[in-house]
Amino acid sequence: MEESLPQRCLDCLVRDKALCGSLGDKQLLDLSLLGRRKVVPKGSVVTWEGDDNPICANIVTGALKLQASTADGREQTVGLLFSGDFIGEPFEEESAVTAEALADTDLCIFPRSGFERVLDDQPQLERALLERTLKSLREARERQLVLGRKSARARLAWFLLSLPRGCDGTIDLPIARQEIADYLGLTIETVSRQFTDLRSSGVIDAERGGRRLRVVDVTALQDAAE
Amino acid sequence: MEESLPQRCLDCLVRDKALCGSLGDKQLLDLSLLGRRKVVPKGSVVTWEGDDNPICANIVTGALKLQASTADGREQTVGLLFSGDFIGEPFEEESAVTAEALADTDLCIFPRSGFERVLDDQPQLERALLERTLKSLREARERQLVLGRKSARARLAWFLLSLPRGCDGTIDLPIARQEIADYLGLTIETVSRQFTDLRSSGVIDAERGGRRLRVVDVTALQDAAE
DNA sequence: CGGACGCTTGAGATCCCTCAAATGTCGTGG
DNA sequence: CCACGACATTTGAGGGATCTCAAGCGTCCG
Repeated sequence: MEESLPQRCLDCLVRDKALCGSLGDKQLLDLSLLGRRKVVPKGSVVTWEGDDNPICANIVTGALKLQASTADGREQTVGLLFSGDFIGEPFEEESAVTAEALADTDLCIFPRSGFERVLDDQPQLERALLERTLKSLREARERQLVLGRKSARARLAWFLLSLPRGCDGTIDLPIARQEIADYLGLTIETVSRQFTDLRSSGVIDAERGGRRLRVVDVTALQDAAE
Repeated sequence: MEESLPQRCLDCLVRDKALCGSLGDKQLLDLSLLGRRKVVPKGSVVTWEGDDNPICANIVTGALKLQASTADGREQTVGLLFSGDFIGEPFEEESAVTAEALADTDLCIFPRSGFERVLDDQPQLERALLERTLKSLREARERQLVLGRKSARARLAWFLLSLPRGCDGTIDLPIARQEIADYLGLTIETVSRQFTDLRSSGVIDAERGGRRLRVVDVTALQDAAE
């Protein structure tokens, strides 16, 4: 009788989108034995900066932010992760960032040491992780440009353009104003003022304080992002 | 008669420090056949942002900066690379950054496609590249914190602390004031003023305008870096 | 000697932050 | 159904850090 994948893998919503998509059914077996599903509630912390780094995980549903902070408590979000994304730092004893759930988040968690052993055995998994890491690095470099050189207006426009946009231009903001501020290296007040400016200049259409907006003038938004 | 490594590999100054250090003599053979040494003069560009991405390379001696730029020409240095570091973006058709030599730089260059084939065959090489990429990502995240949340003073202090320091506290700056400014998301004037302030408050000792300085009070510099 | 270059210094402007208060929304409980 | 508080967001006023523009200084090199 052949061993088979657990039901959670067969049913997995992100089987193809996540790292696992690089593996066939047989190859996935080892990894599947390590994984366990866990829902972490909004606001809870998955890994703490400077602490042990015991896990890696795939995000099934939900969202996480990766935070770095200064000694006096200012925070900078250094990455946003969504459904299908991978979180974790293989080969590192200590976590370099704090990972916090932005919403109730369903994770498929692997012990880091076990995950590393599967990397040893499954070159396709390692390749997929390498490609994802390279992509994360490119994105982190782009954010350095944004944080180092762009105005508040341009940062917000850049952020809005990075979000999935419906065909009618609708955007559902995945995060609150304060979290946008933490991501863009600004204060919440500045973010709010920039929203107001974009609204009153007709670039976007939105309710005051709302999480849903519509991009009216994409070209103007793209210009603003410079 | 056995094939053997080319003389440039046998003599290589960074054989152990660079990516190649992950490979034994036999395993290095394939890669060594691809590599060729090239000295690129200070100021010349190795890859252009948005252009073809034909090469990967190890830095033997010298230094490179990785630049991203806005449409209107403002520049942000998103990485500094030195002897032993790897440069290149495997699996990418288009380069995301401009790589420019900060000094006359001796590279060991591989065609990207050939390098990718060796990655397919040499798991140790791929592992070493993965670990380096993860390290670069951590560093890029730390720079996001610096760029998003730290004052000019703290940025410069952080930069100085990141440089190799002799036992008497001596630092030889590898780059000019303008390049420091590009790296720290500041202007050259602000960088210069911060140097002056650090000097007049006795934290560092340096000649006006000089490339060599001495850290007098490490603790004060560490405090300033917050 | 003269010019180019890199760095520093100064003055003023600007953008964003800080502090403070008002507004709006939502859920809870009376 | 309404009062209330908690919370997120907006708005306002003022200040400060950094940028911009301009000039000066020192060194190196032809």
